Amino acid sequence: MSQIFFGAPPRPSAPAGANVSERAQLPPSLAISTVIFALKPDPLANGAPTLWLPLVRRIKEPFRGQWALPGGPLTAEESLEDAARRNLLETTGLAPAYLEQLYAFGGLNRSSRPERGSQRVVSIVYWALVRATEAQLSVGGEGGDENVAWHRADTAGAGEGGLAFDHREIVDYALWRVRTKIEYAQIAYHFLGPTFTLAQLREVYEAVLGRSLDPANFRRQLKSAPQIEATDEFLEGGRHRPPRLYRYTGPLDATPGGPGPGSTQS
Amino acid sequence: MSQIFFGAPPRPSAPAGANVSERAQLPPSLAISTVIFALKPDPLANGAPTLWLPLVRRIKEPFRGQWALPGGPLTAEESLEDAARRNLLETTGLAPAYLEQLYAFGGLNRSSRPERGSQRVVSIVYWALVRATEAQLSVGGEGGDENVAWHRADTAGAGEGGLAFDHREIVDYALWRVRTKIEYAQIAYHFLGPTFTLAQLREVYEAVLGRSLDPANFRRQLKSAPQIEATDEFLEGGRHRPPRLYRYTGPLDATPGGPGPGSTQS
DNA sequence: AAAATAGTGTCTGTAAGACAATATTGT
DNA sequence: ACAATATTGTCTTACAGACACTATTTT
Repeated sequence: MSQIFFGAPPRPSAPAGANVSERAQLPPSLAISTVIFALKPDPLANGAPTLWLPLVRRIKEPFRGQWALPGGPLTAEESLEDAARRNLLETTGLAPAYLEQLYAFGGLNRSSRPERGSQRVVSIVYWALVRATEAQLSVGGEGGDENVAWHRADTAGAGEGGLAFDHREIVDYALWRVRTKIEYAQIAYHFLGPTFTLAQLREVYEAVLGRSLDPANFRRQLKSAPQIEATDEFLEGGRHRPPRLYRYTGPLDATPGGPGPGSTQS
Repeated sequence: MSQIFFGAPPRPSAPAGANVSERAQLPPSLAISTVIFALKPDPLANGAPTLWLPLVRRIKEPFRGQWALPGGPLTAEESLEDAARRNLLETTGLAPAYLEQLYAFGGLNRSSRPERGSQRVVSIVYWALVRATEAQLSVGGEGGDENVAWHRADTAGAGEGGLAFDHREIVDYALWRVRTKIEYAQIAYHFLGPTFTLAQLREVYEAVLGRSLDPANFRRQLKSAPQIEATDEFLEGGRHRPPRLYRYTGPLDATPGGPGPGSTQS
């Protein structure tokens, strides 16, 4: 919550060229990065699911050895979103169902260790949601690349000198975005399979929002939504009364290709 | 907390997909554009205020002679927001109190008249709010540049072959953004001076939202907000009972310079 | 039977919208 | 006095949140 002024807005008072360091005068280059969220059971949270994301260990300076968001340069013949998808697939093997632009980061001091003569990079960052099942298959398993690993979204990099570049700030912003967006848009279903129990759906909301929700009120709200459809099936194998399985039949807010970021519910 | 589930705001339809032509293999270049909104009395709307924005007539191909958003290239030594501010000042003389990143547009077919060998451009678009008083002084007056002029935001370019590039789509998205954001963030005050009557504030909401609001209920809602403070003054000179002037004392959701949870609910 | 989770019913406080009623000014 | 706007009050409805209560399964 940045809150500000009324009469006199604080402005970054730097007219162009005011404080010119000697840096390459090359035009800024463009890169794409992606914050990929999945819900995974967290041993530290008593087995309750929390938000995780895959990170890539840097093998070059700057920030060599530290963890960074997957990403890469934008090539000449692909759209921003295609570039995000391609980088995602190449570095993590994931093909998310939900992908949306997050923000364009272009500050002058994005690398807190600016290298002499290094070119300035503007990063257009996307965020994505994947199911835990997909997440398991692609990264971190036996055959996985040890330079790609899942981390808890809220604590990644802590105790290891932080994440590379300004990626901690980016992840925090993406967390804020998924938490606020889940309250008004249909994105929770991207974490789940085609059918689910109301308890599972509630678990998604609780994990993302970070607070517990009243099961009775949660159920009542969903029942008032015509897009939630009860199936004839029940989830067997539990330790107690088997819960009914539901299906989401509404529009899935899939991958807002461009400006209407997202979610619409017709 | 408000309703969790359904009820997302309507969004503009998604943009068209890409259509690759053979184009130069140069890396995409970066540009900044800005959608600047001001409320101006509209003769076509019976004198009621509507949203207007300054546009620049293109003097070069492509789209020569058509109207476009003010903007320009990003130089090596300025942040994205600084570049938006600078371009704004140079082309329109405006220094907006509110400035926020809108979206990064990077589709392959952004110029619907792709020139052979032209370099692909990724535009990072900002949107801004200015007061009508500022707006009057800088553009379109006697000494104004005739290649810069105010247009109604919702109809600009209609009947003139449309706006240049994909700028109509961009303006529509910016319109959607200001209309949805005014409902939960304190941005209306950026259209007004330090004091205002409740009728003036209501007029702002009505103009942006495009519907009329009940004066009594509007007043009651604002009175429940501690950030609205009554002054001892009244607006004299009206034709009837003089209304009291109020002041907004709360945080002004201004210029989320970076990504941070820059805007908040109230 | 007990435990545990699934699922229903009810009450309360808050807030929005419709709209009647009163207040205060200029003409 | 009258017109026009400002300002207050009242009623209704919707809904979120708290929470008691019932239902159905496993152990």
